[in-house]
Amino acid sequence: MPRSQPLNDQALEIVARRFAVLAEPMRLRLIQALFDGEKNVTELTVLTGGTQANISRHLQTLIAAHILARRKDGLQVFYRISDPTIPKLCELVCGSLEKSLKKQAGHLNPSR
Amino acid sequence: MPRSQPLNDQALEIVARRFAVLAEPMRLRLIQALFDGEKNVTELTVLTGGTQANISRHLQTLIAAHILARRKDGLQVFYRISDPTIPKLCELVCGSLEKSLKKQAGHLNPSR
DNA sequence: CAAGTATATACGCATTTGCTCATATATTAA
DNA sequence: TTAATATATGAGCAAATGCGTATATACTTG
Repeated sequence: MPRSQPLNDQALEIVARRFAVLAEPMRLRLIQALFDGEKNVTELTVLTGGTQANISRHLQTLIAAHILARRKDGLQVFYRISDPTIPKLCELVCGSLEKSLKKQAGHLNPSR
Repeated sequence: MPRSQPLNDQALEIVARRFAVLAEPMRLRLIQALFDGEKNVTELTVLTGGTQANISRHLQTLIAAHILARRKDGLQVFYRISDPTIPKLCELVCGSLEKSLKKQAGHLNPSR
C-alpha cells in the first residue's frame, strides 16, 4: 500500500480479497504443507486431516487467487506455491505474532 | 510462518484471524488514512465516506486485533497505527498486486 | 442540572462462507 | 468396455460478518 496515493476502490477490494484468502486456518495449513515442495491432493488431505472435498475446494480458492499453481500427472494433481510473496507474508505475520506472545509472557511475569 | 516447524492449531487461528481483520476494504481504507498520522473518528468518517456507526465498529475490530491504538482527548478519540508490521504487510501485498497487474497488461499487449 | 457533541453499541437483516454428503469427471488398467 | 482410483463440484445447512437504524454512553459547556 503506497503511502503517496491512496488505493482506489477496486484496488482495495483486490487487496482485501487477497487477505481474505489467507484468512482461513485450513488454507494456511495447506500453504504450510507446501513450503517444502509440491504435493498432490491425497497427500495434502492426509497431512491436514481434512476431507477430500474440503481440501479440493480450498485448493481451488488458492488457485483462483494465484497463490498456488497446479500440475497434472495422470490421475494425480500436484499443487505448489506459485506466489513468492506468500512465504514472506506469512513470516511477517508470524514474526509479529511471536513478538506479541513474548510481550504477553512478559506481562504475566513482570520483573519485580 | 517458520519453515522449520508447522504452527499448531491455535497459532494458525491467530494468524488467520489477523488476515481476516485485514480482509475488509473499509478497514484497509482506515489503515490507509492513518498512514500519515493519527485522526479522530469524525475525520475518519468523512475521509472514508462511511457512516459513523460503521467506522466505529471497524475501529473497534482493529483495536481488538492490536493493529490500532487509541488516545482519548475530551470528547474525541484519536486512532493511530500501533503495529509497525502493518505498513510492511500492506506494501508487500500491494507490490505483488502491481506486479500481477503489469503481467496482465503484458499479456494484453504482447511484444509481437 | 440540562443541552449539545463525539463516540460506542444493541438489534435485525442480508450476504458470504465453510463444511458435509453425494455425485460427477477424468484417467488408468484389466 | 468395465472397474477402480484421484480429483472436482453441486446442493443444502449452519455460522460468521458487514451494514443501517436507533439508542446508549461519555464528556463539555452553560
